[in-house]
Amino acid sequence: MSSTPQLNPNVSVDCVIFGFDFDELRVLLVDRSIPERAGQEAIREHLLLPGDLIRDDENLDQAAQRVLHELTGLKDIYLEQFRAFGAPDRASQPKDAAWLKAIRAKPEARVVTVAYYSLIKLADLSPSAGSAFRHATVWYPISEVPELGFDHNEILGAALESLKMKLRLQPIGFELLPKKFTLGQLQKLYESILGSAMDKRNFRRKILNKNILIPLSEKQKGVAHKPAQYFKFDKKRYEQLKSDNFYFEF
Amino acid sequence: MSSTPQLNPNVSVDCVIFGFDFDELRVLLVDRSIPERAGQEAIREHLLLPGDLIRDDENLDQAAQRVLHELTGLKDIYLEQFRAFGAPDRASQPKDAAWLKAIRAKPEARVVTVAYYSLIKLADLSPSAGSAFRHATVWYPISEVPELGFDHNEILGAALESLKMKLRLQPIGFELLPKKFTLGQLQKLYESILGSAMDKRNFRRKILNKNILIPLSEKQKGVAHKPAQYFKFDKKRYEQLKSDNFYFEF
DNA sequence: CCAAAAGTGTTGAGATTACACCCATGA
DNA sequence: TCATGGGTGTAATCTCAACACTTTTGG
Repeated sequence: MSSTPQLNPNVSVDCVIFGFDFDELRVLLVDRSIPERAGQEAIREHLLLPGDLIRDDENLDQAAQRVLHELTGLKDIYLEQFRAFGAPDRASQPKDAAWLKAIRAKPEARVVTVAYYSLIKLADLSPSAGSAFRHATVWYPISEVPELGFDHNEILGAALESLKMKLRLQPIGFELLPKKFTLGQLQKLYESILGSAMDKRNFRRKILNKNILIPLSEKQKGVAHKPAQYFKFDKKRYEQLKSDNFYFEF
Repeated sequence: MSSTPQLNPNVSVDCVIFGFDFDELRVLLVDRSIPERAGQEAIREHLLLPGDLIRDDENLDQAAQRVLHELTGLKDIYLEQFRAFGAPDRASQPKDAAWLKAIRAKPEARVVTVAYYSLIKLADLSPSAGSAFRHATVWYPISEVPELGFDHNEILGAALESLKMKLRLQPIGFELLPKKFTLGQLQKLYESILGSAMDKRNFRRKILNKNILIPLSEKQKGVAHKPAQYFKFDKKRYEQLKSDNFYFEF
């Protein structure tokens, strides 16, 4: 778990996990503060994206899965690689350098990081937060993310851009969304990622005309308004359209 | 030039340079065969994308520019990073392993590569081929690319997908195209990358309505048909549209 | 009965497709 | 004069944006 002999000193992965609770978009951060020890000063409030060095026996996707699991408890999440970051001075801030010195076998090594993002439904996870998440993880609204270590603010910004782009071109779903959802919830998801309000009727028409949603017989319960129809994605139809070189252009 | 002390053993860059001569799409490959020497067998027909290890004092973009220049003579090309490749067995083929042994200080090191692509106008370069290009470089029609070393066929395929995607969403131009061109040439570019024929009148209307092309007073000369108007891109207008979060959706 | 979100159609504007002929040039 | 690609318009269809009211439920 800590430093294994197989860690590659020069390549890491970082994961930008967006969480959506049908209200606002958040991102999962890990507080990797280091307590005072052996005469070394403590390193406080060292907020980072979940990430770490890769191992030489795993590929990049596997590394991202492993690291995410180790640091947050999240498992078998669909992760999309979007870019590598490799400025030579990525870790030149004193606080970052001290942190590396405390946890890395070769703290001076130049590290190139390969970044991934994902989007998960917060509501799915909050109930089991105690078991699923380490206590050092925090969900921050993306508009309130503080200063992070290394170049992680830059990575976060780039991830958000990639997510927007993906949302425009593909119905985010199978990999990224819960199994069932209402059209209102789906619309809120689009609105909070793209950052703009949409017309309800036009949104419904547009998304339904793509024929990739299947209405379920189930309806919402316990809401103080007309209960909404649940839908799920039609994975087969989606794959078919995708292989026909079809773009969605939302 | 050969092996400097600053080369990072674990991270490389590879460049997929597409060339378009207004006829078909080609890709620039480098023959990195190694002649027989000191009892070692020669390594023949080792065709690769231009690529090499990065140095610890440069960022990824700089590394891509440097490596491309060293291997092909191409300089100051716009390069777009599109993905990292890091399968642990990327270099497990005997031929690839032998090649690494011949040229690398640490031939066994696991290497993650960050891949870039670009598109340039072949016609611009062919005349000066002797000076601009090393003799070991070859332009292959993408439909006829042979087996390459490492995972370079996979990288090439992924680069083509990214290029298609970019072409649909943005008017490839400022960075990727020559200064002046005719609409017929531009249409051929779109057709050969996207792989489908388009209607001439509709293509013109669509691209002209975006208001990102400026007609030049200059016309084609020496062609055995009505000479075509030359155009150039309106960079200012394009940047403005881009900053307004505008997508082109071709 | 009130609040809150679900659900539903129409119209006008603009974009997209399909389609055919004449023009300017070099050989 | 012929071959080659350049250049042009229109009609039919489709897509998109704007817009307001009724319904169902829980409290």
